[in-house]
Order: sequence, then C-alpha cells, then structure tokens
Amino acid sequence: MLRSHNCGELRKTDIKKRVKLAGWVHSLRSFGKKAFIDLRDRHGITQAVLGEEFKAVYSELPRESVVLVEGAVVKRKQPNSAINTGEIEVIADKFIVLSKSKPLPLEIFNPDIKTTEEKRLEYRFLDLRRPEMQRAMEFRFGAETLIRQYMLLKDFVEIETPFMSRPTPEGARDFLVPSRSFKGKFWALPQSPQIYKQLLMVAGFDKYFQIVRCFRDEDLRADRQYEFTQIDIETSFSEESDIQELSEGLISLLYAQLLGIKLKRPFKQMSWEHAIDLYGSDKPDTRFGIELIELTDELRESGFKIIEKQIRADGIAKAILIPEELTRKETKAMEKIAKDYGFPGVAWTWIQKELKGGVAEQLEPIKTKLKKLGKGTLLILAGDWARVCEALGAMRLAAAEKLDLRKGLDVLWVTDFPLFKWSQEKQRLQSGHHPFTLPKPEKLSDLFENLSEQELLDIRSQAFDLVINGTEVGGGSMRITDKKLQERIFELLKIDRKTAKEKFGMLLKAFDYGVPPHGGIAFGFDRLLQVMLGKDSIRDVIAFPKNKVGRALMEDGPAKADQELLDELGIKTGD
RNA sequence: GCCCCGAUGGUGUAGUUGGCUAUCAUAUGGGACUGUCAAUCCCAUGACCCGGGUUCAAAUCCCGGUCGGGGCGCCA
Repeated sequence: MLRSHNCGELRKTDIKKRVKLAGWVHSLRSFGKKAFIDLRDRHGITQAVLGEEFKAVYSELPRESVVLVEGAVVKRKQPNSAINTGEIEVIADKFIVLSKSKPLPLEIFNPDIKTTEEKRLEYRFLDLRRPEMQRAMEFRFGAETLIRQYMLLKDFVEIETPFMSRPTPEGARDFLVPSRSFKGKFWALPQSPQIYKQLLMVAGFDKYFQIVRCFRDEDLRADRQYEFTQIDIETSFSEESDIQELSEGLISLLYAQLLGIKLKRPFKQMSWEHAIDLYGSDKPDTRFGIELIELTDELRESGFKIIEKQIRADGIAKAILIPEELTRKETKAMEKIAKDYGFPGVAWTWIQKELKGGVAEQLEPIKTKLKKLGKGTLLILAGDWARVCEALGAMRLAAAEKLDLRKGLDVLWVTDFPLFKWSQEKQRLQSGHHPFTLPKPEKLSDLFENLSEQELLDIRSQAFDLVINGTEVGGGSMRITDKKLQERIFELLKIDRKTAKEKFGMLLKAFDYGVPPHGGIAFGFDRLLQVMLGKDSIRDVIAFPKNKVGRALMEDGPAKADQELLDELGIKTGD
C-alpha cells in the first residue's frame, strides 16, 4: 500500500510511529520556512508539517493536488479540537506530489459560497469530494447493507430480474432500446420488475426482494429521476397486514440504526378517502394541522350565492383556517393556487373577534359557527369534492411552508386506494395502482356486474402507500391471481384480449399452473434516503443524477450516436 | 405541453425609480512571514447569457431566444 493509515485515524497513541499518508491538499498554510498541509481523504484530515527543505515543492503546490507524506507522528503543541486527528501531526521527511490540480472551477469547501447545482452537477466528481456528499453515499450504502441483512434474517431471496424486457402498455412511458438482431423491434428498460416478481411467486420463491434500478421516461422533479432505485418486495401466502408489518420492521430498522430514531409501531393508518377529505392529498403531511373543514351544510342555504350554486350542483364546500392573518400578497398567492386548480378564485375572510375583510359580509349568517374554529384567515372553496380537497390541500402545504410548520417526523400508511381512476387524457379508466391490484373482497363479485363509471370509481382496492413527512416513499398491494378477474380488469381498462395476451400473456399463462395468493410492496429507495436525510432534492442522494430537464451535465448526455450504429439498428434520426 | 422564478469576474454575490469608470467575499498570479489550522498582511489580473428594440444614455426598461431551478400535466 502507498499509505499505512488513512487521514482520519491517527491518535495520541500513534505518537512516535512512522507513517505513510496519502490524500488531497485540503489547505496549505505556508510561512516562508515552513508549511502546514491539511491532508484530506474520505476519512478525515491530518496535518502534515513540511520543513524548509520542501519549500520548492510546497511554494507552488495548488490545493486539491494529490500528495504522499511520509514521516513521524508527533504530539501537537496546540491541539485542534475541530478534527479527530487534532492531537497529532506528521512531520514529513518524504513528500511526493503525485498529481497537481488545476485551479478549481467551483468552490467545494468554502462554507460561505454555495455553488449552484448546475456547476455541482457539471463537476460532480469534485462535488462528490464534499464531506456532505461522501456522508450521503456512505449512508446510502449503510441502508443497502441493512436492508439485505434484514431480508436475509426474514428468509428472503434477492433475485435479479432483466433490464431488457418487453415494452408495457400501461403505466409510465418506457425507455426503449432498439434490437439490432430483430430490426423494428425493441426492448424496454423496466419501469419496475412487477411481472417478473409475480412470476417468481408462481415459481415458488415465496419471499423475494431486490434492490433494483427502474426506469421511467417521464418529466423529472425534485424527487423524481429517469432512473431510480427501488426496494422491491413480493411475498406469497400473505395479506396486507403481513406486508405492512414486514415493511414497518424494515423502515424502523433503518431509522434506528442509521439515525438513532425509534419509530412508534404499528404505524398510523388512514384510508385514502379520509386523507383526501381531511388533508386534500393522498400523501398528507400530517406533521401539522390546518385540516380541511367541512362547510357544505352550513353554506347550503346561507345566502352565499356562488357557493350555494356549487352545492346545488352536487358539489361541496370546504375551507382551511390558516392561523395567521394573511397579507394581501399572501392571499393573492393562495388565490393563484385556486386558479391553478380551475377555480375562479377563493373566498376568504379574517376571523378575529368578528369576521373581517374579504367575504365577511356573505358569511355573516354562519359567523357564530365560524368563530368557534379559531382565529386566522379562512379560505373557502366550493365545487367538486376531489378538486376542492386537492386545491385546499395545496394551499394547506403552501401555508405550512410559509409558517415553517413542515418539520418533525411522521410516518403513516394510506390505505384503501381506489381501484380505478379516470384518465382525462385517455378518456377511459386507468388503474389506481397497477392492473394486477386486487380489489377489496366485499366488492369482488360486483365487478362483473354492469356498473356505472361512478360505481367503478367507488371500488376500493387492497393497495396502500407508505407516507413519510408528506412524501410517498412506497406503495404496495395484494395481486390478482384469478384469471377471470384479471381478464375482467383488462376489459374494464379497455385493454383488449389480443393486447392483454401479447403484453401480459406470460403472467396469465403462469397463473394456469398453480399460483399462490401473493402481494408485495416497492419502496422508492432514493426518495426514502432523501426524506431520512432531509435533503431538498433526490439528486443529493444519487452519485450521478440527471438534472431537472433530464440532461447529464457532466458527460453532456444524451448525445448523438454513431451513424454506423444507427444504420445497423435501422434507425433514421431525421437530422 | 403549460405556469412561476432566475442568469453580473473561475465560484458565490451587491447593484433593477435608467447616469457604472460595476460592490464585496473567495479563488487565481506575485510578494512578506518558522506554529498555522477557513492562517494573516500587501499588490495585481479578472464579469453584466445571446439577439433585437426604446433612450442622449441600458447590468437596470420592453420583445424574442438559450440555459438553469420549482411546480402543474405526466409519473399504472
């Protein structure tokens, strides 16, 4: 080895030892006849002292150069309590520069200068030198290790599934890989190993898991990347509660071991309907109140014409009470949210000793009731239940952000998701979770009846999400194993027999040969880490992420391919 | 596809009721210094995203574009 120790491990007990250290020049303080170097690696910083004999070398040594130091460990005259190795230093008798650094294109260690993410991603290999990023990567590896240990203990098998598979009709847009051998045909990178893991259940691997990369060609967000890592789990002969219990054990272990936080078990549970009704979101941030207030009955005949009209049209009226008097500007921001959700505006008033401002006059008939709610700014919307809830939910989050209420830790299950949702774009039903999700047992037989669209939308499924601090970190469900039911679901989703057979044929075929009842869950690993570490962006827990628009700034991807390869693949690019 | 915000030396910023010869920190180059530790001190180099418009005058106002960030749609 070129080094005998790393830069974070020498202590008082090592004094008088002869050591070899290697690392980056973190900082160099030169005094004409002597110089101090903070030698850095992933493990820490050790001070090396260079005498005048090295002046020619250190006087033109750029920071972040890689050097080798050999010498004796001595006690420091003045210890530095800020670093672990602060009681000792190494007096160099050998000093070799292995690689000189150019001036850095960005500041990576100056705490006063917060470089833009654009620059950080462009020079990610330098950004990753920052202790914060190194800790994040170590944290990630620690989590992976714990997951594997836990799953081993629970008698699971990790099995790798293909990255090259068939394009899928439902769900996210696939990343396609053209096939050279079979021109005109394509592989797709998996959006998730869903089908494979169900096939593994048929194969008898009753407890499967995988820490696996998934790919979805959809627009990116602060918490979404093209490729992301999933903790994928599937179990046979299990029920919803079994999967939840297993998951709670796993998540609790991660919090305990990595953060020293003991989570209260069992986790809270809340039905989807309740979550929407009370928080206006299927991933409610329950760390603070500002719950949605039902006002339909109060406003039905209150004389508030616009709202009455909405209620008569089968709508509802709800409100949130923000415990502060919003300024004109802040109210405008709330109105903007309402408008984004298709409302003409938002009815607001201040509740003080009396109602004041905004629509105070129209609310006069129910002011006694309103005053019982407390003080603050009341924002009312009326219309379609889901839309009202969602818009108020968005305002609730905006208000909480402003009032700095989004802190702390809260974990909960959101259960009983709808089996279907309506796709405005496709003008047909879509799966709430995915097409293999088992409906609640009490509604099973109804599915074969001639149900109205609304009745279908009211059917609930055995699907559930894990939500931490208002972020969806995982989703699971029990799966359909009955061929007739599965075919009926395809029918309702307007996936015709031929397509179903083509795309999911292997799954349906497999179900003919003895399929155990099964279900599973998948956690968004990156997102879980993001939440655990309190990062603003998923990119901060991924070594080499794409940026917001899906570009790789460091290697300048995506890029054009060689014409020769394109020709071989039979692809015309049109430019 | 849509909405919002932003772009000033290598990096991060100040400057937007138009008057700049553009602020500060840090980095970089040169110099001083044998106990510093985000070393200090002195000197120097270095910038208004691109195109068009308004104006006596544009970093500042207007229009278009590029790039970046946040969100909606999308993400079974």
